[in-house]
Amino acid sequence: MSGATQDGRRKPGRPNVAEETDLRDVILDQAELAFAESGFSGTRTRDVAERAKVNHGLIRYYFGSKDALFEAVFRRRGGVVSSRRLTLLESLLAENTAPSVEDILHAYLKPQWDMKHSGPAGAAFIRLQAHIHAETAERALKLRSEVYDASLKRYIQTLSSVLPEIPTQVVALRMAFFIGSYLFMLNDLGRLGDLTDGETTHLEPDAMLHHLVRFFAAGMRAPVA
Amino acid sequence: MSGATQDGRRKPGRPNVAEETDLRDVILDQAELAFAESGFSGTRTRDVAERAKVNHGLIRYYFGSKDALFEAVFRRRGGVVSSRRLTLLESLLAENTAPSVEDILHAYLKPQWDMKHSGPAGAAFIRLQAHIHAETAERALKLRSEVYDASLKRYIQTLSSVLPEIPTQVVALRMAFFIGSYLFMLNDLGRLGDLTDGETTHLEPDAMLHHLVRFFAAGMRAPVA
DNA sequence: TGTTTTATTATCCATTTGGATAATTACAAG
DNA sequence: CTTGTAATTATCCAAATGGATAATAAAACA
Repeated sequence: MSGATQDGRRKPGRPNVAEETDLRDVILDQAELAFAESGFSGTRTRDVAERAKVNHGLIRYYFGSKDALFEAVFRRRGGVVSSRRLTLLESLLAENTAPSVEDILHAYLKPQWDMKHSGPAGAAFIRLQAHIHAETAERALKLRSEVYDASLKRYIQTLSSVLPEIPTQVVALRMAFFIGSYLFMLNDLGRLGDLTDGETTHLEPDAMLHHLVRFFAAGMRAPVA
Repeated sequence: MSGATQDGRRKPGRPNVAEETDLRDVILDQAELAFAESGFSGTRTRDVAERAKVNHGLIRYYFGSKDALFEAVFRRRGGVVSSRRLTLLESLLAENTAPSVEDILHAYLKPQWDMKHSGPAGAAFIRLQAHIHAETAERALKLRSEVYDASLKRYIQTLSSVLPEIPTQVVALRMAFFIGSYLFMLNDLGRLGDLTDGETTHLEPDAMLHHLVRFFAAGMRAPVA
């Protein structure tokens, strides 16, 4: 790091061209971890700055405010997840006009699943979503809808078409059950294997994914009384 | 209110015997609402005091700290829910040694369901739980287990006995799916009816409960591959 | 080469926050 | 009647917090 003084601190002023890392991204990464651990209000911008090893004024320079920082964090990955979801669904439909419920749910989960297992930042993003999911603040709700509603709608349509006996309203409701569940699950897997009194057989990540899919596919197909 | 001065403020000093309301409970009620809205770190003890119309020092007097206040809030209702759950399960088993999966899940949900519809404070408690469910802080996890693990274990055993083909480990996992989902659902019902492009048929609370039960009962019964 | 822009740290500031202590008043006990 | 105890408000305090401004240095541009 060419811009660093002997004690690891950067000098003020424009960094050397040789400076390789983009601090804006470093801040986003660290903010993601921090928000995931502590939620929005539990996170202090100063902590983020410290983790990212930048002056805390730099956050304001790049993002303007703590609120804006959070949005940036959320949109960055949310956008990726949402568009990958759509892509997977389209390619599924290209192969087969009536895919199975299992395939559809699997496609929905896969992007976040992969992200979760792609490293600490990806895993953090899921925890972050669980937090935002528990929030009632208008800001949070708008953000969620904005990022996810489009792909969710598409999934509901598709499911509805392969489950003609189930009213679309009910499919939508069940999809909401599904989402609530997978967010919380991905969030605290492992911390709840020990409720059976038996030996804690460790579940492979992939096995878990299939458990989820099988369980919710059965629920989706349940006759509506 | 005999202890109040003309502007509605109480005097310092021990209140009149005639003072009817127990301020400790008023604080708990208001804290519950505040924590539900804003989560733990988003809530300021001063806000709680203001809502309860007491001096904010009184919170410390009764509870000692913000942490302790939160625990008190959680235990108060958590204890009720947990024990009502156990009671319902026992009476179910008294009637019939092999109740249906639907009955078991219904019994699990009923206490919180009733609480939710018992007034704003009850509804707040569910939101509060959704928050705590999203937290990873050791404190929160311990509290959750402490209050809920006993009844949860009992439900898992019972379900396992009426679903002999499903390994207990899997029942436990599915129960976790179920819990994640219902917390979230109860939390923001109504804010997600509008994803179907159709007219927003409003769901009766009871209809919702049955949707949940039917859906998850089907999931519980899904063959394990 | 000189000047403007850009990215970065340094410093400062007002407000909020949780908590501590002191003052006050009603009731209880002797 | 006096002394103590319990419940309540008033005030105070230090630390944390988000944000604003100033200083600085490299790069880009003229």
